[in-house]
Amino acid sequence: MDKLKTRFAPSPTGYLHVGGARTALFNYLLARRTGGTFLLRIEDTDQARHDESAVAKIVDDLRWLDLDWDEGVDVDPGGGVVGRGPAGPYRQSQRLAIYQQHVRQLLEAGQAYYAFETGEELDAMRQQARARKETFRYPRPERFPSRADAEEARAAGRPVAVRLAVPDEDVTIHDDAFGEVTMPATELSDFIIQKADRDGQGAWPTYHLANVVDDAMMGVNYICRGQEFLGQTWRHVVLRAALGFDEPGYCHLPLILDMEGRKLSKRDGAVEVHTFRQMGYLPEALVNFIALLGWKVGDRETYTLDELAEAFTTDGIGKSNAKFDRDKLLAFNADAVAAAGEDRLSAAFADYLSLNDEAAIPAGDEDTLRELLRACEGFRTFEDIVAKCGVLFEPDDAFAYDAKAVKKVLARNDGAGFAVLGELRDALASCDWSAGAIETLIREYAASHELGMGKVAQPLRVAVTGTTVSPGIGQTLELLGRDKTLARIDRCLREAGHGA
RNA sequence: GGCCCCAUCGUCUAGCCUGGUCCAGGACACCGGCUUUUCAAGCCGGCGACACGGGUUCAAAUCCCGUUGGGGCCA
Repeated sequence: MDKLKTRFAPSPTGYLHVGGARTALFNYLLARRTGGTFLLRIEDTDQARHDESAVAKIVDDLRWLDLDWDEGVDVDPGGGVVGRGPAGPYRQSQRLAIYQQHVRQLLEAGQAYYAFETGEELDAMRQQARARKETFRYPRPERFPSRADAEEARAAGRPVAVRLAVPDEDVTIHDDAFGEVTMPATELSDFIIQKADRDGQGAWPTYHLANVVDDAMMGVNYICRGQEFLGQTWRHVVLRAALGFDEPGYCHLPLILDMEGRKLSKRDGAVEVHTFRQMGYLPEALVNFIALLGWKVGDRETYTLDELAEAFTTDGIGKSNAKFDRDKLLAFNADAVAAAGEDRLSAAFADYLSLNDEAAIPAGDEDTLRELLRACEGFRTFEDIVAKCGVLFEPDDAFAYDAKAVKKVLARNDGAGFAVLGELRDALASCDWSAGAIETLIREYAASHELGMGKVAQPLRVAVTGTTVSPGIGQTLELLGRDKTLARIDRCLREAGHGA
């Protein structure tokens, strides 16, 4: 297989989106699989939507996913954005002169021409085309305006854009996912490659021109991106031909939709990689899940990143759009958690806690983190651990008692639960403090009183956590420590038991 | 509106290219049960789909045409 040079070329508008993450992943896999190169470029030619802080965010999320790139934009330890590699700069805003030069070349060759319409005029033309039930096609002038004409128009306050003279031929795209897709010549139009210079700072290229020029100059020979670009690819094919660039391979990916079949939006839940990180997901679960959105081989579902890099080919890419099912992602995360070793989990857990400092659990205490991990075996996200064990780290007199739990477990049957608490308190005050010893103590107590474990463990659990849910009772108490356990039992007897 | 693309369980999909082995397989979700110190996890079982209509063929989820539906681009 040929070595592929692929790229991920996001616009810096915010955090990395799961759709973008999948595009990045597939490009990464293609490069790894073929022993090629993966490049990161920032496409910031849309000044209006530009968010400078987004570059670092995207880099950070890509790193978290473990999708490393060989060349392109990066962030140095000090937080500055830098470029790495021989084909820089890797930010389009720093390459304007390059685009202008290519536009000039096309202009001189008669393959592009100046156009002076305003936005309003163009809108009117589009509306007319629509009224005729036709695709809008820009009416190419018989004779292309000269440079002098352009100057004159500029002086008269008209916008001066540059359009490509598109050959009157059908364009067929050879796509590795969708096959041959032909755009009829009658649907093609002379499109803008350089926008009007609005502020005298120099003319900016359109997305199409910058994208095509960069891919060619950076040696990208395989383009894998979302299907929303398929309908635009003819522009790139035509532009490349005009510029004399080689044809790259193409592979468009089916879209990722929300559960309603609409474009994935923030409205219906998390869509950003960073959000999942913050919600306690593992990157390998996200990677595994996202890989399966539009790609699959046989019935296999579980892959590590390395396994994906080995197994990934464009043959497995489907054509129909996929819905982003968070329930399934959750299940994948649970599997990834079960498969991860404790070292991996404790590091990831610490990362999670550092992003959630309101969680009460100290991120720095690795021994405690490991104990929590063990105590909560079977958890699905780190959020589960906080929900289950967070109360153990709160002040003994601050957490709330759930009224229903108190009633059901402690007060019922004339306060049988309180009675158990009172008897166990003293035994607990003097036994060995380990999960095993505590559990043995409780088990023996239960047996000697002919009670089920539930009748003993639950009152204790409610007394020390205020709820009916926590890790195994022995582990819960061990984690808490003897002093806090006794303090909480006392508080419970004093406060909650008051009315019993 | 024009053009392009897509169409298997609620969801992700396998199968489709090379028609019969498919009264359609897996996973998630859901429902029921087991596991009784809770929750999560785990184990066992269940429900559940070839969008519709025409062809082609001895035979179609698989090939062809149309319809409908969905998505994308033009914006």
